This record gives sequence, structure tokens and C-alpha cells, in this order.
Amino acid sequence: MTATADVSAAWQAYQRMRLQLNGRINRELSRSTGLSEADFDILFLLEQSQEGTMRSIALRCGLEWEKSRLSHQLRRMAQRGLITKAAGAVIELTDRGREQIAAARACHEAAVRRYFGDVLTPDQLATLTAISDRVVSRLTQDREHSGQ
Amino acid sequence: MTATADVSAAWQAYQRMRLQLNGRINRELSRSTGLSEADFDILFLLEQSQEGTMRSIALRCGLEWEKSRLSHQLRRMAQRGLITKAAGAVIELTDRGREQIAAARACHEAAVRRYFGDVLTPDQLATLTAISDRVVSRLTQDREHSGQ
DNA sequence: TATCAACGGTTGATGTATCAACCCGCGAGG
DNA sequence: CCTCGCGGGTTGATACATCAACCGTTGATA
Repeated sequence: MTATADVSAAWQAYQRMRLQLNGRINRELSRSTGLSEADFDILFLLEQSQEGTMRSIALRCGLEWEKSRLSHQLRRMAQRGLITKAAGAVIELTDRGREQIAAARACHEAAVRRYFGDVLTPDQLATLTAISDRVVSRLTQDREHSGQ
Repeated sequence: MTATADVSAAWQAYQRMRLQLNGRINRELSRSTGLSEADFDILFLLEQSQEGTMRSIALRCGLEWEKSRLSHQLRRMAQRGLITKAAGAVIELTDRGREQIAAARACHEAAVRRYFGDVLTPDQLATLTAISDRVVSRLTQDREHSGQ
């Protein structure tokens, strides 16, 4: 039986890492490219797909976002000229969007490596992957609590 | 040298856990107590301290929040009657706030245990703590990039 | 003493997240 | 053929996060 103190220590340490790590990466991304994490995630998925087009529903499944969240975000990104909305709920990457995600990807990868990949051992990385998979599978398992 | 693929796999798994785990816990907290994560964090700190009072600056240091964020949040919480603002930037827990944080703490602890503590081995918890400390210390080390 | 810089705190503007309500097209069952 | 429900998408309201600009006090220095 795991002691409460150990769980609590791990939780607190994890919270600290979560807040600071993602804060730092997002700040660097925003400062050097003007893109938010939300922008980045969407553009990244779009760039992955050939032709740079995806249906809304595919984005939603890939990101596991709520539909209203995606709708609001796509509207703002279309206003900024990063994407365009075509018929049939098809979202298309613009040239401007393509430039930005290319630059942002480099910045993001560098930050992830600098603050995460480079400071952890292969063992730690493997354990973190296992931990994450375990927690996610637990969450998926009792989806009934989720309300979503 | 750690392979790029391993870093990337660990990063993606971690991101999934981060998004889903915190999303679930916050949703349960909000549904069953009406408190957001921000509310919870502040009330938790206030409850810790004897008398349920703290100076703004102490809250800011404890939470590592930006000053404007704290100011906005305290204003909203005062409007909802969870706290009161006294002279000298002193924040005081109200009776209503005390009730809510007590209920919320139980709910939060149960959720952390259910989705996190109960599904990980002592070894995994210890490794996660080590990972978190390592990453946080790396972040603290080159604070110059932070902009904050 | 006068000034200035630093710091704690507030405010307003903007972007982001979530919930609820709504619109619409479509297929199942009457 | 009807209609009813479901799912994809939009919209509006509200809460939260972040940035920049501002206000007051305080302490160091010219």
C-alpha cells in the first residue's frame, strides 16, 4: 500500500512541473512566434496531413477538444489569416499559417528538448511514458464520471 | 544519447496525461463544489494558515502567480463571498469559504487518489517526483529565458 | 531635501476555456 | 411520409489568464 505522504509528494512535485514547464514553453512560443498553444496544436495537426486540410471533426478527434472550443478557436484563427474555412466544414492551412507553424515547430522542439528531453534519462522517459499511459487508461476506463 | 523518438513519445504521452488528468479533476471539483482550480488553490493556502488570513504577497509567492492574475481572482472571489479584503492587503477566509474548501479538499483528495495515487506503484511515484524536481530545477536554472 | 526607481497592487483589453442553448441535416421507427 | 432524436457546428455568456499601463508607498541616492 502506497503511503499517503508519497502520493501527496509526487502530486505536488508533478503539479509544480506541469505549471512551470508548460508555462515556460508556451511563453517562449508566444514570444518568438506569436502563437498560443491552441494555435500550435491545430496548425501542427493541419501541417501533418497532406494538402494541409482537415475536417473539423477530424481536428476535434485528434485534439480531443469540445466542439465549442474548436469552433471559437477556428473563428479567431481564420480572422488572423492562419486558416480558411471551406465548404463542408473543411479547414485549410493558409500560406501564412504554413510559415508560422514551420517556425513554431522548430521553437517548440528546441524548448521541449532543452527543458525536458535533455535533462531526463532514458529510464526516466520510459517510466514517464508508462505512468502517463497508466493514468490515461484509468481515466478512459471510468469515463462515466467525466460528464463529457 | 537519448533517441529523439523516445523523447517525443514521452512528451506526447505526458501531454495526454496532463490534459486529461487535470481536466477530469477540475471538472469533478467544479461539478461537485462549484470551485475552480484557481479558487481551490487560494482557499487551500488560506485554510492552511492559522486564522485563515494571509497577505496578498504571501499568496502570490505560494502560488507563483502573476500579480494581476491574483488581483483579478481575489476580486471575483470576494464578490462571491469566499474571502474578504481587509486593510493592508490582508485576505481573509469567510465562513462560507471555509465550508467550501473543506468539502472541496475531500473531493480533490479522493480524485487525486482515484486517478493518480491508486494506479501508480511506489517506484513510479518516486520516479515521477525525481523527474519533476529535475525539470523544475532546470527551469529555475535558466530563468533568464522566462521573461518573468 | 528632492528625486527617482522599485515594488505591491489595481485596472482594462484581449485571448482562451467552458457551459448551455440553439440550428440544421439525416436516418430510424412510427 | 412524418417526426423525432442524434450529432456536427455555431453562438453568447461567463470565468480565467496574460499583457501593458497605471497608482502609491518606500527607500536609496544625488
